Amino acid sequence: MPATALPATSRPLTPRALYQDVAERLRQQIFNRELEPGAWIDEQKLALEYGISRTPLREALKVLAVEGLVTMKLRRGAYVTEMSTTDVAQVYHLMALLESDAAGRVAANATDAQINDLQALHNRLEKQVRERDAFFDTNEQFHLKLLELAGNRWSAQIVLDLRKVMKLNRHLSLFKQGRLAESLAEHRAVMAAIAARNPDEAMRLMRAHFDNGLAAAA
Amino acid sequence: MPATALPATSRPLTPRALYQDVAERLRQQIFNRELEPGAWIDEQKLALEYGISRTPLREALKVLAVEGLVTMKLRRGAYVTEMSTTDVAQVYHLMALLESDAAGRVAANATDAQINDLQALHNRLEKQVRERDAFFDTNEQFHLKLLELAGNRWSAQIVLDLRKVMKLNRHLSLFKQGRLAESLAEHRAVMAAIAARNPDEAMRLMRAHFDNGLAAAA
DNA sequence: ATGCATAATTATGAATTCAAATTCTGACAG
DNA sequence: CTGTCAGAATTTGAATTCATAATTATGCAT
Repeated sequence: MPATALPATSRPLTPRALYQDVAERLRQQIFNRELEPGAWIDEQKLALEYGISRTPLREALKVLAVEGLVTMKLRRGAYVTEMSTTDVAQVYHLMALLESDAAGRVAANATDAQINDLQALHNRLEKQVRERDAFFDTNEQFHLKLLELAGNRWSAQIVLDLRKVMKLNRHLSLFKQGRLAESLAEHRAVMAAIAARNPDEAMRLMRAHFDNGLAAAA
Repeated sequence: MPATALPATSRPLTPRALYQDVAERLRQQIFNRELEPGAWIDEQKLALEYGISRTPLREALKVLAVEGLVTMKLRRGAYVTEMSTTDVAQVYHLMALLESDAAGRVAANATDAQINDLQALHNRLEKQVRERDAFFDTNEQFHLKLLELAGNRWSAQIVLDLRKVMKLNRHLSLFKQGRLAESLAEHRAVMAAIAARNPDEAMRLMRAHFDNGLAAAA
């Protein structure tokens, strides 16, 4: 039976390790507040709920611990991390630093085609001021795209992690009434500076964007 | 080497979780080139060598994977991460960004006592130009102290991780002949700017310090 | 009742066992 | 000689079992 024989390099039955899927599922539960900050994570219950053993769950918890989403206490298990207002301010500051740097680099080095991609994302954002969830989603895509175009994978990974941690925080500034429109205006300015190939201005405006976000969150 | 051999009579029987000790031991083996970049990590052999089961070892490997020191391949195990020259440049850039920001903040906000602490570390550095290992160690302490004084624990943690990853790289710029003296001179300038409470200058000099380090490493 | 000591229960941490996939070996056909 | 295919050995991934620390519950004396 010659049976078609896919190349040996074809993708495995399980595209990724179980502990990674579990980690992602845990993140979503945390973001959705099904697991609240400060809450104890019951390993047995969750393993049962997920239909898996405790082993991959525990591995996933260790991953989230390094990311900062959960905190491990010795002989006491895992707890969803609680972000203090100090933490929020510190993370905002970091994101401002990293993303303004990225904005500057994109303004200086990106190809026209890349900037067009970014512009397309921004244009979509312009049309979504009324739909909060869609706006939120596209906003995130824009920022991640910017990081990608900046071309520093370490930086991109860090911002990705920081954005995850930020979602722990209930009062995300974007949820504030009226902040959405302001945020959009700031975005527009940043985008314009990038399109105009003005790195200094792009950096300055991106930093201001985050400073305003922090002010609205506090 | 600093296996933190607390006396057995000291408080907790297990000061920290086994997987964390194993993670630290793994890091040291990687830094010491006992596990070389690109090399496959034999779980069974290492577990036997450490006198533990594979379970805590695997948990430790996942931690190092998130830190970036090892790379997990599905159904193929863990490999010590190989840093490309691009990676080195990107990480340098990030450290320059984060540490120059820290230098600026310390210059602006630290207390006199804190700046004295920093100065003390720098003074020790001045006396250690001839002993490369000691210099290297004190240098690291100085940078970590600076981060601590800057007061952003997220930033400090990130730089800590980045510094770990940097140790994967064989040709650390500080090892270059003559670079030690240059590095010290740059340190001296940064320290002076901080002591003079000049944030802008401190930031500029710290950035230059890293740019020079990158140039020497390339 | 209250406080303390001690036993029972529960949950975590680690080892062991089991399943499944990859690699290795070698024979055999072309 | 080369390449492919079958089967054995090895190794990862996950479940299960075991040990121990922590928590709760219980009992006894004051």
